[in-house]
Amino acid sequence: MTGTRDEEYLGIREVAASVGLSQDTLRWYEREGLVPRVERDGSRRRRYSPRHVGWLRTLVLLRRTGMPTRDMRRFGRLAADGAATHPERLALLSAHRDRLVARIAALGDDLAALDGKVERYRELIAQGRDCGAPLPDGD
Amino acid sequence: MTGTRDEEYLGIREVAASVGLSQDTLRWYEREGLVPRVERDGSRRRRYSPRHVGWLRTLVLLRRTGMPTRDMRRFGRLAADGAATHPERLALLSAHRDRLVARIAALGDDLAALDGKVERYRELIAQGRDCGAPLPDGD
DNA sequence: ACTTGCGTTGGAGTGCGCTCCAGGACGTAG
DNA sequence: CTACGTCCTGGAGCGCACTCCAACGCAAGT
Repeated sequence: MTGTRDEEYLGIREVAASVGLSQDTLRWYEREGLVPRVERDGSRRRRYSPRHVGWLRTLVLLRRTGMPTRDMRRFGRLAADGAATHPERLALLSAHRDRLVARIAALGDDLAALDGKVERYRELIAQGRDCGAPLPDGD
Repeated sequence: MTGTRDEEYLGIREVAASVGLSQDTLRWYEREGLVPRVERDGSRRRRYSPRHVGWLRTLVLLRRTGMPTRDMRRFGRLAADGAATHPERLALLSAHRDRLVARIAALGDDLAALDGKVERYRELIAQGRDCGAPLPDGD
């Protein structure tokens, strides 16, 4: 095959630094089946191929956008089953995408509300302060 | 004072339904000091004032936007200390606001990346499928 | 030969945010 | 009086995503 040039493979330390997961998390992802079994060198040490690293970056993206590891596992298992699972993977991914869009929109609304509250605090302080509340300041 | 009209007070059931937290969570928030002690009726049952409900809605907003309960507790304790803590509360709130802005931006970037992946899957399927990968499909 | 450093494994522990439960008290309907 | 529904309290338990640890293996450096 084309690849398998040893210098392209990375140790766990480098991968951790490069994808932004801890070594422990990398091992945990593997044990949990989010990542296919990683190749080993003569001393049982993990050697990550560039393809593997790419996959890990995808997982980080999914994780960061709120996908539960349970779904990442499903996604990983599908990927291991080859091209036939493309449609199913697409469905998973695009459902996740849609949820993300909704979440971003919701956060946008929440941001507006938060800005309103910040503004009210600024006013309270700018004016004579003391809103006259004996308890948490209402809304 | 003006308020304290009994019909404006709500039981835990109604408050739960109205703010979107479970009764257990409401009780837990109180025990954890996120909410000041709630008034009780003759049978030790909680009666929430409109002000309290407003405060709970604020907590829900903060929670939904990712504020840890630890910070909500700080915020609550400050609020209990009256108007003198307005500046500190403002600082807390606006720091949270800034983090939220950053998070929304980051999610926007992630959404773009995700859209790229979705698009690639669509192409793979539309074309003859099979991307020729013996493993997770790279990036 | 010995130390140092980096990796390995399986399993236990952690922090967060709830969630559930047992045991009990109250008020109302039948 | 009894039964029922709703709420109370304190405390245990849970799901998630890690994170830490002990005990060990291997290889290079001194």
